[in-house]
Amino acid sequence: MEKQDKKPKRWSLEDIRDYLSQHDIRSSVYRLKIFEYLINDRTHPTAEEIYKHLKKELPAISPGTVYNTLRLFLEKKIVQLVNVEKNQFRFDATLSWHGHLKCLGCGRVFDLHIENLKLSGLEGFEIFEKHLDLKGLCPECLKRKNI
Amino acid sequence: MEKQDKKPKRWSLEDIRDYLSQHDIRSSVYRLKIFEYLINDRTHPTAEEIYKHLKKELPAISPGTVYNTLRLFLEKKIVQLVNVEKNQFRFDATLSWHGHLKCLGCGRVFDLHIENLKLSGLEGFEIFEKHLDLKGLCPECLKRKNI
DNA sequence: TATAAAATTATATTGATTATAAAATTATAA
DNA sequence: TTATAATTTTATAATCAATATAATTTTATA
Repeated sequence: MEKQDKKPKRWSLEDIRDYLSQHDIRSSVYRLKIFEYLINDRTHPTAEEIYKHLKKELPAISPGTVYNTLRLFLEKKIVQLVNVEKNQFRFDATLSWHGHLKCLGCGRVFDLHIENLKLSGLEGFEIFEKHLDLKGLCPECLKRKNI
Repeated sequence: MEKQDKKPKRWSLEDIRDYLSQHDIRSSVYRLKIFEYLINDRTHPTAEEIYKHLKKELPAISPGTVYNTLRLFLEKKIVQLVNVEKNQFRFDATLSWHGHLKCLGCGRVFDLHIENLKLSGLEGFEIFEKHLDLKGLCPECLKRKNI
């Protein structure tokens, strides 16, 4: 799991506005807030989870906006899909190469640091995307299970 | 990509009948044929592709049977899901640890040999499943593209 | 301020998968 | 072999996340 204690940078709305602009995405309150949630909370949420989270603060938001925005972010390549779920999309605004582990107990998705990966037989192939996804139980759920 | 020239064993229907039986699965013509297609053809098909393939030989088969059977095979852990597709399940009857590459040109899914994978930060976690999935272009599609 | 362009909403649609109930098949015991 | 129960298969309906569409609202800019 990625170390959390080295205090990840928190993005301000201004940071995000600049970042979206650099990627040819016009800003709006919803777009800023959706990206802010993805980049600062890092829970790898589904579209539905983002919608529910933002609805508290912005009650007028509609699910369509969340879906549209996420699709736009994917097209512009500022978010990536997390494949731990079969029936739902999960999103990650961190683009560096890392893996994911979904805890089947609590449902949380953890980031994984990949120290080394060596594949063979890929000569002549061109690679665009790599996904490493695990399923298992986190230490807390394991402890809870064994009480 | 996995070497194909070392002639993978082809499973007979009797082999499969035994294998299903060992895993507490009663055999039927459909179950045998579905597993046979998965294990001998190794194209990592979707349920729909399996249905279309078998319908030629067994015209009475219904899609429900394919879905039911695949769900049963998953439960009994004799097939695994391939995560290269977001909207459709793909299935693999080869259970050894290997990755997959989906060619975005021709749609084929290739097996990958993983020489080495080292993750850190997983102390205290219990892992049940690992998936490594790439997207890219195969040599043939790259060549075709550059003509 | 007017006009065009873009974003958002509400709603309907899609499509793979799952659920359900009836019918067909298979297994087992008398 | 026959009767009965259990399982498998089929046909059909339901589910539900995601997408498409068209109307409305907001934003940009001349």
